[in-house]
Amino acid sequence: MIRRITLKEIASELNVSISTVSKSLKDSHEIGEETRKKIKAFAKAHNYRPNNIALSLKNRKTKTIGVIIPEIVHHFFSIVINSIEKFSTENGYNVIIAVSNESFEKEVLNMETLANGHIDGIIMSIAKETLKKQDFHHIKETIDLGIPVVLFDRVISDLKCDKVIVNDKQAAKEATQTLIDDNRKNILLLTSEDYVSVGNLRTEGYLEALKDNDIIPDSDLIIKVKDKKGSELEMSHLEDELEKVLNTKKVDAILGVNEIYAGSALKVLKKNKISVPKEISIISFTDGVISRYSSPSLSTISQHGEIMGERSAKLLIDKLIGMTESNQYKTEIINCSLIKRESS
Amino acid sequence: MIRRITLKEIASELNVSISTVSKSLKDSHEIGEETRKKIKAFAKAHNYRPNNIALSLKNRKTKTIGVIIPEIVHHFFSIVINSIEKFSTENGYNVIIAVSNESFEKEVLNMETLANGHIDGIIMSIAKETLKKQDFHHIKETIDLGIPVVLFDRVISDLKCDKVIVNDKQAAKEATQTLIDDNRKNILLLTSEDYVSVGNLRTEGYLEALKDNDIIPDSDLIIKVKDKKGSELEMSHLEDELEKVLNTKKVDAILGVNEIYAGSALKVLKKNKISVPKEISIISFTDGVISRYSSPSLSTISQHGEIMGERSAKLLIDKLIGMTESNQYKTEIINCSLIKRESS
DNA sequence: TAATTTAACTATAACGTTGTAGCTAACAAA
DNA sequence: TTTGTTAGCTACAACGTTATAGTTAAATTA
Repeated sequence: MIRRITLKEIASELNVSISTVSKSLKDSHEIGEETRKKIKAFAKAHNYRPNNIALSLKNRKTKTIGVIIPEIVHHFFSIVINSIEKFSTENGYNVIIAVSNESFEKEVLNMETLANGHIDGIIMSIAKETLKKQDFHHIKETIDLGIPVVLFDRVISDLKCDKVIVNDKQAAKEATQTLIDDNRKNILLLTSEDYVSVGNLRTEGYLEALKDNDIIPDSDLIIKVKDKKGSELEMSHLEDELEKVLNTKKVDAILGVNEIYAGSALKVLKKNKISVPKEISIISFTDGVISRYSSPSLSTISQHGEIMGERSAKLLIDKLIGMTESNQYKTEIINCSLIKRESS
Repeated sequence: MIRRITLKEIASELNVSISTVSKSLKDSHEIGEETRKKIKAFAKAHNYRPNNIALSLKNRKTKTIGVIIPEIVHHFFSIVINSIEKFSTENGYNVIIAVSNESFEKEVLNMETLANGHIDGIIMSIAKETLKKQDFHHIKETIDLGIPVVLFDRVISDLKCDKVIVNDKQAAKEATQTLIDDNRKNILLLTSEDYVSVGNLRTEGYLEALKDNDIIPDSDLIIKVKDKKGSELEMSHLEDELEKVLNTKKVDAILGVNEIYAGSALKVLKKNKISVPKEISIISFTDGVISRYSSPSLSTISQHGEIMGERSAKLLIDKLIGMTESNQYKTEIINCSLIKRESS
């Protein structure tokens, strides 16, 4: 085991001062060429690397970004993380991951730890429980501490930070319109509970499309999937509700606000021997692996997680390096796009 | 914007020395009770938090673990990360993520950055390209630097570090046996190229099972899927090869070394109107979301990513806190289990 | 020759902590 | 009175770095 060599050690080995070593390695012209060369050669031979922690302490910068997401085992979020990681690394930043598990308490804890620790800024998507509680003090406090925050996807509007969102409402509206154009008038909506901003916007878009086409919305055709700890329970609730509706109402299309809902719906339809897309067509949000590998494969609305991640990282890094004013906040809107597959 | 208050500032506000403040906050009995109380109250009122970077510098510990994985948008790896994150957080460690993207160069770079930076230890799964090259100097160097490393899943044996693996060979053997017991004798194997240790072990298990049952392996029934940048290409290669075999050979079962291979195979079978599991039954490794939402749902061998992540984190943290000898290395083997679903 | 400039280096402080050693006044013991 | 002890505090060094402000000795200028 070889401990990393320090400037001090190099200095004492070569009988010069620490400053001389530091300056030589930075190629300062204050130091004579001969000495500089000698020191650089010695440092290279001993594989000198500056201690980043010491640098962090000195510069009050850690070159690290904290990311808080509700879940990591989730196609959309893992795409976003991947993209944040990629962009950040390319720009000399590390990425620390924290997972809130959709819990308010955990999110607050994560925030505390990060804000206290080795990060320069935070990128986050808010936990469901936090959205439900409408308690954002932890985010406000972090911002007050001078730590820039970027929110993505699940966002709330009145915080002083940059935001990256998707045009959820418009996309849901267009998807619904696509279904209507295909002569499907009895469109069932699988959505989340009201407090999830994203689900809410998508519901709005759905309703607007109906209105534009003079279709009176039927509340029985809107299933709000109950949030349960553990997705198994959640899905069985969805399946029960859906079967109930299918037995009592005419349904010729389904719009799901995410692919898990749509995938589960597909299972129910299959079980009931309803053909897709002949009898019922399906469009869902989240262009993940379920959509691609189910059969029929699902038409989806892609939220372009890669772009989201990159934009979020860019907004944050621009602020960190002082490229953008620290008291001006942008909201970037990313356009979804409909990917047509077999289910519609 | 309120900058975080430091010991120095508290000291000068209250006209005491920095030491007094530090000791008071640690409830040292060297300091009189009155002073202590006053200082603690003041610190609390100003929401004092110790600067973790300064502590890291002083203690030569960052309380952060680095994780290097080949891919993040991947069910198995995201499960492992989730579990590492969970266990680490519970034990007071943060997690930094780096993604190698299966590239040797990126892995070396990641390793350099992490080893140089804010981490106490590393958990990693080796990139395919690295396995192919058989160049592990970066891992050795990191270990030589006194940074403990834990390898999981994709492991190589002759490194001085802890390892967590799955009994791949045994699991593949058992899965194959299950298929044979079901009277399937013409089992096609979808595996990766030879240098991927995991795929290799699974292939061995498959071959052993055949041997035990006096079935002569047919090399035409072993498809080694070519690694291509971008999974689209990879899958089209798989699909072409598979169709070729189906047209020329009798096949009554398929064993896939991961669920993407199995999922793609299922698509091909469907396209060719071959019924699953009646004509061909399928078992695959990796118990992910594809297996669950495909139809028929796929029987899979779960590698228990959660347990893997937890064990890896535990091994590392035990070493970091000095619970286990730093020069003794364990290899933990996790038993896979077969989850029976509709495809077999 | 004396004054000034320059080259080549060194010393010091600071980033925020903590642990060890040191200091002072008050009190107790001899 | 002298010595010793203790309570309650402070000073200092160190972790590894860098920027600023010195300090020399040699070279240049007047």
